[in-house]
Amino acid sequence: MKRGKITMNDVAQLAGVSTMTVSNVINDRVRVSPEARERVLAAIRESGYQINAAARSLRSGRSGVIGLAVPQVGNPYFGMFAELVIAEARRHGYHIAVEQTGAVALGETAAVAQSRRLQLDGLILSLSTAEAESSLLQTTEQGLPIVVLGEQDPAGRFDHVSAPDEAGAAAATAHLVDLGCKRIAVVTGGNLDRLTMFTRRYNGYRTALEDRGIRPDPKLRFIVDSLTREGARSTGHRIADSGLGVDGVVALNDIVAMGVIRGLRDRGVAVPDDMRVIGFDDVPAAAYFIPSLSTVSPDHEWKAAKAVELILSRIEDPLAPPREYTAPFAIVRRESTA
Amino acid sequence: MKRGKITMNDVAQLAGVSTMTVSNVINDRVRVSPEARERVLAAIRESGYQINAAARSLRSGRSGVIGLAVPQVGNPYFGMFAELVIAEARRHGYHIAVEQTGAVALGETAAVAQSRRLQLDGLILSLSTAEAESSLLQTTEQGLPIVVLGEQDPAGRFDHVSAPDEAGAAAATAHLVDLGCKRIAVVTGGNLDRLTMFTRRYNGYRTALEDRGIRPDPKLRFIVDSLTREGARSTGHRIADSGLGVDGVVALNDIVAMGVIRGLRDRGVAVPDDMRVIGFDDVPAAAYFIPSLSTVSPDHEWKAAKAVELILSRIEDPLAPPREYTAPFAIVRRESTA
DNA sequence: TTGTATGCGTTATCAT
DNA sequence: ATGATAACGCATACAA
Repeated sequence: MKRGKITMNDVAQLAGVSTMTVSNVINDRVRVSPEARERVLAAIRESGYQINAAARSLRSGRSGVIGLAVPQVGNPYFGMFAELVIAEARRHGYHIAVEQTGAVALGETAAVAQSRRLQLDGLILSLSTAEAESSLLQTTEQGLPIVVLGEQDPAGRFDHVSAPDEAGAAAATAHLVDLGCKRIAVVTGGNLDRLTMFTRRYNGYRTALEDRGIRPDPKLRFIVDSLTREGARSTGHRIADSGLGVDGVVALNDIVAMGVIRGLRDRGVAVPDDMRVIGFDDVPAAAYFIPSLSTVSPDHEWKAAKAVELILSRIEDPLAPPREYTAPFAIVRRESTA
Repeated sequence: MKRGKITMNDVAQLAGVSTMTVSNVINDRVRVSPEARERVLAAIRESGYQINAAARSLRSGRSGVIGLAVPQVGNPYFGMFAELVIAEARRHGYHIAVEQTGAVALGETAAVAQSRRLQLDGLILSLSTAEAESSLLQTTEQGLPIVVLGEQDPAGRFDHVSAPDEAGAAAATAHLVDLGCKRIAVVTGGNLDRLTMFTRRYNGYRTALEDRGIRPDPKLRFIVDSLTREGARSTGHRIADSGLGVDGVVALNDIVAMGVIRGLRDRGVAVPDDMRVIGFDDVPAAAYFIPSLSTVSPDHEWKAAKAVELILSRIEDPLAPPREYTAPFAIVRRESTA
């Protein structure tokens, strides 16, 4: 049991074979005689040898590590999603390195650059800004396989897995209509000019209303004060104080939904008695909130598995045409719309 | 703008200097003439050169990456903590790679092995099993700098940052006593034989009661059914159904506290009207829960900064004596103990 | 089946 | 201040 760094060469000497035989045993490459293999394995055990990832990566050009870049690891949705991706990648013999972009173009671009620096084999990028797009294009040209989640590349140049934004939001809205809500507000994000996740969920809301002969009232469209729990809470205050007779709220995601409910509660508005609220994502906390949160539940496992599948085939074949998938979903009815 | 891999050599040729000069410019090592530096920087920009981390790491023996191994990235506490550590490490020019151990010894040991494989410069390890200890010891001997969070190494052989478990739980309990609670239950984790986080928080509860002349009633000690939201919820059911006249609950952490409140609510027990509940950690969701959760709020920034500081000095000086720190805390009073 | 030579891209050392 | 050379540890290509 030697200390410090033991190299393949040390193992080879110990086993009385050449370095290549050790390498072959480790990588299970060519056929190695049972005796040689046994001696090598024994030498590895005995020496406590650990393969040097840097050297292997330098030589082979592959690291066995895939990056997962998310806006914030502390966000319940991305935290849960990261767990699933980590588990799925491990099943395929890959390791996930979690990056944090801060949901800004700069961070997303940096994650891409970082990925190349770190010799990642690919990057699963949860995109939230279209601004990062140009640098992405540049990057793929330089050969980093990328799978995009969330925001869509309008040009369709990347493999992409998206949430069922429109259909999910439409189903959520329909759920409220079916429950008899007459004045259904929507809480969405900032700029609705570009086709972002916000826009698509908002469009789902509109479509659902129009399909049922209800004219969407622009006054019932609330832009969340900021994409934080606090911003959602104060938006809840605004809804409560609006005097618009709101009796249902479609929130753009669960964090916002819970924040809004909290804000309503600050104003003495009870959910679901006075107002019904439905979210989007089905984060783990949703079922344990009080009231438990009705929500659009995309198939997270499916999404994670698809993202991993896509990045692996992209690594395999960089020139294949990009593929595009949308996760299936279900509406989960809980107390907040009871 | 060449495609594919541009090496330092390419940059050097482009700038009309040697590779070493490029290296020196990039690493800001020795004095380089302003003209040479300018030419090199221009060549880097023009070529889109990215340093090859594998090669650098192989040569220098350092990767600039520190591992952060946590039980689950999806856990709100660890997610939040990871965010802080990432930010702090970046300030020092280091990159964080988040690992997930699954809170099992096997995973924790694996994270350590993985860290060496991946040529991480150090590992901040949130330990939850004492079983991982032996392999840790072995590892440090082999030279991987480690800072341990959470579970304490009884032998005190590692740098360590812990939460104010005893003092925090004691203060939480005292808070309930001060509010007039007479039958204060505690919800804690499994095995109380070893000195784990559970044990220490439980001890804090006991001490606080005894200090105020209250004999801790063993019947009021509830072992959480499992360390999940669902386990906490069913523990809430048990407390509600116990007929023990519980009027206050000290929960071992916020996730458990919220789960318990949810379980109580399932049984029609209102918090804080019928029973007061206090948690531990002050996770981001705590302030937005309904009722908002009173809790022990350790200084998370402080903890993150300390962990990074410790790992950096450990990397700097592997032989320095281990240091031990406990985070300061405050009791945050919210609705759940109003 | 196994071994030898070579080079991946960078940096430490030494020389100029 | 800058350059030449070697070496980090592994795997590819080829030879034996």
